[in-house]
Amino acid sequence: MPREYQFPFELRHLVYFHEVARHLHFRKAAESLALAQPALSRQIAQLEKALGAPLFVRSRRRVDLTPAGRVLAERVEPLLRLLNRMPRDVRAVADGEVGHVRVAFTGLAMATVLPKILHAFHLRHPGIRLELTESPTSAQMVALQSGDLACGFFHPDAATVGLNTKLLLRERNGVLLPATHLLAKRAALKLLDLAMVPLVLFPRTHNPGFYDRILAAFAMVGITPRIAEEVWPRANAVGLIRAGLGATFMTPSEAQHLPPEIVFRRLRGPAPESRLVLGWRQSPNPEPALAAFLAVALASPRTRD
Amino acid sequence: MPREYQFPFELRHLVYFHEVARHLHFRKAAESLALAQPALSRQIAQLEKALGAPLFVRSRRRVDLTPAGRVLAERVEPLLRLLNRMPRDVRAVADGEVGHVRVAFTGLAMATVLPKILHAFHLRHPGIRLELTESPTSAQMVALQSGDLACGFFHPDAATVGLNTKLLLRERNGVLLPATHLLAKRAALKLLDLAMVPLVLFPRTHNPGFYDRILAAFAMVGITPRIAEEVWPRANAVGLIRAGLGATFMTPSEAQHLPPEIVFRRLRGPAPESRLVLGWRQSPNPEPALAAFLAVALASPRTRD
DNA sequence: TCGCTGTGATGCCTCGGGAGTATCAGTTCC
DNA sequence: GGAACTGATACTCCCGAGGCATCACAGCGA
Repeated sequence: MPREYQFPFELRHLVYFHEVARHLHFRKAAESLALAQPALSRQIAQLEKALGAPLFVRSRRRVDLTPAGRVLAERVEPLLRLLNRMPRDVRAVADGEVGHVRVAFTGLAMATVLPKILHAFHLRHPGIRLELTESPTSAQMVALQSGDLACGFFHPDAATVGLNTKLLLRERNGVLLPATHLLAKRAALKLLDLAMVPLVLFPRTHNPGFYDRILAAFAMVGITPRIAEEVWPRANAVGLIRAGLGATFMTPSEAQHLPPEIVFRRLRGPAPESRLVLGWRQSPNPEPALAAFLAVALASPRTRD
Repeated sequence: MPREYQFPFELRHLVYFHEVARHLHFRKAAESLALAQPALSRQIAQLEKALGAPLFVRSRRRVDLTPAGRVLAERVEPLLRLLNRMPRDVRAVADGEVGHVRVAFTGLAMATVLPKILHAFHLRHPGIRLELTESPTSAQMVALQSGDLACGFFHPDAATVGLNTKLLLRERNGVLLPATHLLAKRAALKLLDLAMVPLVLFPRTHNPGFYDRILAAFAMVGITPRIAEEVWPRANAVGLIRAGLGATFMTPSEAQHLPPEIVFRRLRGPAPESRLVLGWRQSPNPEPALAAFLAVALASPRTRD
């Protein structure tokens, strides 16, 4: 593969040219460049030779740009401005002042820790853009492994090899019912009460660990639940319950701000437990922007139940 | 005035960086740059030091960009493309392949030589943009002297010091009359016939020489014309004649495509003569685009009367 | 386990070329 | 016509980019 770019001049030539074009005066330009005038003259001559076109009209007493020189000046000006910003911008990325981080989350995270973290993070790092996507646990695993994702808030029931994780909270699930349901009259329920109630769950593939633990909890009390629908994101289950399709599990945090036709009931005795972890890829060279996000996310006070 | 730009790196560094970023392999990049690998390593190290941030992660067996490196790569890529085009574009301007020329003209030019010249010119030099403005002779003089104008088609009755001029055509003026006018019945007129006819001329300041020669022509036959209106551009005189305001002088070329209410009559004997010249500033370094325009304009076959 | 191969980094040397000083050559102005 | 400018040229010096040889280290295979 041959080299892609080759230039008959150097940055120096452009800077010198720009300075002469600004002053239209070799000596003054040389002085402002802290350079001897002959050196400047020679560099400009080199540039003209390299471009194959005269850039200045030297009439002993006056220097003027040629049309070619004017075109070059117009192009060089923005170029130098871009180059001028470059070191600062690169440094800013290296120092983690700007950048962007892809973050995935589940509904539980958004209902609990995530808003506080986002608030604190944007205060501390206004230059870092977050790319937030609600995504099921299993998809987060894949994306984290492949590097598509920098970090994720998910349920820790999947394989987390090669990942750092930190448990953020654990919450017992309660039950969401239509307010008109018979069971809605009770203040608290037991799993056994749900034996004949159609359940709205989520596709098993999206979080097999949690799914299986729900079934295990039922098995512990000797029943096999009837699963009516599977929906994702889980917040959509609310709509189905409202339509009278059955009941679903949800943590108290997620069950805030329910429509009046739906009620939340605690579970006594065995109950599925939701755990929320923050996970990110182990790396010897963490991206500065990710490091900044993790620092804030891990420092935020835990929301416990 | 201090220097405006200073860079801690050279173009070379960016090209080398771009090549390493492309290959993610120092040896291959060095080879493609026709460079020894140590030299490349050192230049990259210099760039990293200059920017104050590592750009590559070197893990013995694999080279990867850091986030800062990725940002730099994104910025360097378009920059190098711009730089790559620059020499060609500057050359094109210097060679007169592209550019732009400000050209002024009077109504007579547009009625005669200009359309042909423009057609031939755009065929020959599609890259050169012309900026065409109808402008009175006196204004063209000022603009040519100040450099605001590259060349102009005008009437040569003004001072043309410092200008090159070339006579393009001379035409005797005839008379434009309302078709209902008494004089319109004759096939040809004499100046003397116009003694009592109100005339539509143009502001004297716009072309004092021609204006005075019209008056001189009248003086030769012993009359002082009555000047009713002065209007510019002269083509607008047609509207005034049509409204019955009087008569005006015009060359046969300009008097094409008249509305039916207006007639053109030749003048016998003494008559004002319009001359059209092409003028441009004398310069030891003619703009290539202007030179190209002049070459076409001067080569075009003269329209004689 | 011990080379073998292939990676990028380091040390040392060479030489091209950028920069400085002195000077020239031509304008412009008094 | 000379004084005071301008930018270009001649010569020299020396910094640093680049080459060569080598090092240090990571995989890989026998």
